[in-house]
Amino acid sequence: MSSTLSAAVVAGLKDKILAGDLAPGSKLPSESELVEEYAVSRTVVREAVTRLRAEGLVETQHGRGSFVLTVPEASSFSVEASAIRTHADVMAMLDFRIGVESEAAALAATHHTEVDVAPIEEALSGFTRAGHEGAVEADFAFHLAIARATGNRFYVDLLGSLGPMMIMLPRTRLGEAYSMTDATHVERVQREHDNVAAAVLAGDPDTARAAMRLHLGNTRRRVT
Amino acid sequence: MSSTLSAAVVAGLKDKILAGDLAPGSKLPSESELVEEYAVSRTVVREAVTRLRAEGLVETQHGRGSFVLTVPEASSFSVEASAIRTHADVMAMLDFRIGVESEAAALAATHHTEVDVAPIEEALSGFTRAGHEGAVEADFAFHLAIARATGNRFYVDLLGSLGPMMIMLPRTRLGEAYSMTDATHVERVQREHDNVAAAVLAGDPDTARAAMRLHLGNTRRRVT
DNA sequence: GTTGCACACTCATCATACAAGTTCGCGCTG
DNA sequence: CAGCGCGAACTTGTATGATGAGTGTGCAAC
Repeated sequence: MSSTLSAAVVAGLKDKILAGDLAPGSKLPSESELVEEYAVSRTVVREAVTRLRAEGLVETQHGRGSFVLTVPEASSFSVEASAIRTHADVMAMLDFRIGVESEAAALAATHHTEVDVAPIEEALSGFTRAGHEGAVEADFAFHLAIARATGNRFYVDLLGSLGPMMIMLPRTRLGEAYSMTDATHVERVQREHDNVAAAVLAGDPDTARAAMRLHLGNTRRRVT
Repeated sequence: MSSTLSAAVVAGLKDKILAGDLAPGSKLPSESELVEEYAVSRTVVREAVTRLRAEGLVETQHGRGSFVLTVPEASSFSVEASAIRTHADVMAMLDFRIGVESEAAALAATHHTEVDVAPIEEALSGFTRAGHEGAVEADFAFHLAIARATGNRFYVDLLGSLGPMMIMLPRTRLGEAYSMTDATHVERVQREHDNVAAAVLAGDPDTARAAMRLHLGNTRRRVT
């Protein structure tokens, strides 16, 4: 049992909402109905509904009732671009990506399916096609394609939420250091991407991990 | 004026909390005092306090009163606990943590300083002290201590944002499967933690990485 | 000095009542 | 018959009083 009655009612209603018994947009039972259903006083019912409202699960209209809201299942993670200020932050972010993405590459090597192949190859060719303008976006698209190939939505969500930041910041903060203007630079990045993609598509997790680590490690050195 | 009275009381109390008039740890006025102060009924006061509690601003203890909590500092990442539904999600989350945390352990091995040692050892002993109740929290505290030792705030933020979810979900969704009731289970987890901590504190990144991977891999198997 | 207990204070819950907003149908009017 | 008004019924919002249960305190007995 719960420590409080209202907590029990909250749990019960939450289950029904998350299980789909109470679809988004549908009306919750009225307070008096809930009183009967859970055999508690109206005080408890009102407290429970208040908590659901505070969590953004329902919305109450005076004189009409409470209605289930559509929970925006956008992404599990969200980043604030303003969270990155200093050069050290960018370095730390790259260290962070090394850990996350090298493992993602290894997972992608073992978990990818046929449907993942085309996006990866598309991202590769898109990088060569992209001029100086869209190079960073194309770079990121490749990394995102690898993340998708893991079949693990957390990698996709995390990288997806990192994306806008990675695209915005190198330009504004680092100036020319990270700019993709150098042709030889672009070519080297492309070769590194090729190595990662080859290992992933070959199903070789250790090589894929090493290739991604090498790629991001090189990027880190270039920015430093 | 607000549309409802309770909203006005919520706004008033929130102002005082955020302005520092009600410092973290201090006690809120009792319900009867708030009734006088805002000239509303207990019903309204209770609803207002309920909403503050749902927002994580205060905590209420039966028979003592409500107390202001330390406002959670904004982190770069945020997770919605409702984003995890199915058993497969929990599996994917563990795969995700394997990638992130094994690298964090390696980074911690090379980057940790003297100030990081005490929290790690404290978390270790805290896990043995914790009964069946706080085992999950203590487990998580250890992982967070490792993340801090990396000196990379992104690892700390990410793990910190994952924390509440990891603590909440195994209980509700997985039932007994992940519960820490088994004594031998607890002992094994503790030994794995010891291995991770030893490698980190010894400054051996490869061993630390392997130990953390082993630990989370084992956890994954236990939950499956 | 320590122990034990009564008492005051707190939140949790219940029951009841009334106020205020919404919906719906019924009857009246044209 | 069409349209309008109006009230009955239902909803949430607020008020009030009472009781139960957990916590802390001070005083009295030992």
